[in-house]
Amino acid sequence: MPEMPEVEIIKRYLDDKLVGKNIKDICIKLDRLIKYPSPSKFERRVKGKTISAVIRKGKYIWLEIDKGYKVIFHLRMTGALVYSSEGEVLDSARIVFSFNDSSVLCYYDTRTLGAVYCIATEETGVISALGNMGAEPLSKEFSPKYLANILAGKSTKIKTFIIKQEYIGGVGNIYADEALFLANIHPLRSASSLNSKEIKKLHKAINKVISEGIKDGGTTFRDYRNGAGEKGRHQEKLNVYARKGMPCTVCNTVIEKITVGGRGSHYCPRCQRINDK
DNA sequence: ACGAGCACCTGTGTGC
DNA sequence: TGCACACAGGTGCTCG
Repeated sequence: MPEMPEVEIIKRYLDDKLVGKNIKDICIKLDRLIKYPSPSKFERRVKGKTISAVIRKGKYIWLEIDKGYKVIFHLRMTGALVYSSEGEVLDSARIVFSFNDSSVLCYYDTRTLGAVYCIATEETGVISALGNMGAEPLSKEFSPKYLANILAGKSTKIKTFIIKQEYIGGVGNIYADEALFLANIHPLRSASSLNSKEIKKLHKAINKVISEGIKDGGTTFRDYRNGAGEKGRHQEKLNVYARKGMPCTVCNTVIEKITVGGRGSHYCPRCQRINDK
């Protein structure tokens, strides 16, 4: 579900609430969400530890705990991390972390596609996608030059390219469609076909949609909730995503939806012409 | 090396 | 109303 802006919002909230808390107990209601190590080992590693920081990288978010362990979450499509100072736990909670002061952190996940790990310092290879992640939008490393370098020679369609985490960390389907709209680039263009002007425009557009997404508290299309269980507001500002059949906010042309790399892709056929040069 | 297709899941909206 | 089907903020696998 969440892309980088949504995970960042959760991270900021949880960092404020969880640092210094001791994990008194853990209740795993769905074993298969624990990808590493086994659920019983996971429990042994986590129980009794104190949280020193909450970190995000791309769409991953984790708790730093004692002895160099990290409790890492990937929320996939419908995962949510909700903190409650009152100790509120809904029936739908999949994993519950209880703290020494009776507050709780619940992991919710309707579709149960998420992934949870407890990784020791030396076990970095367990999640290869974390190590192979490309530069993140808004980072210093993510420059127009970086983008130009990784686009060069790639025949992949630009839409597919943007959401590949090994190239750009954190961008998902919504923000990719929105960035391509702002940059006036058709999603089916090949990555290597972009000229330097378009690359600069796309770089700027990606940074813009991601930073505005964060500013608006994320995009709630259906399931996304922040660390307090509330919706985001950025869905009100989307130009193309989920707007099939509606008028373009710039030119009034009807927004179209096609499938690119297996993902629904929304664009304005006038603002994003395939032959634009 | 890359893309297509599918698998993993549940819930919701649509059309008949 | 009910049923079948398509589709959903993601990723990782197999296969050609």
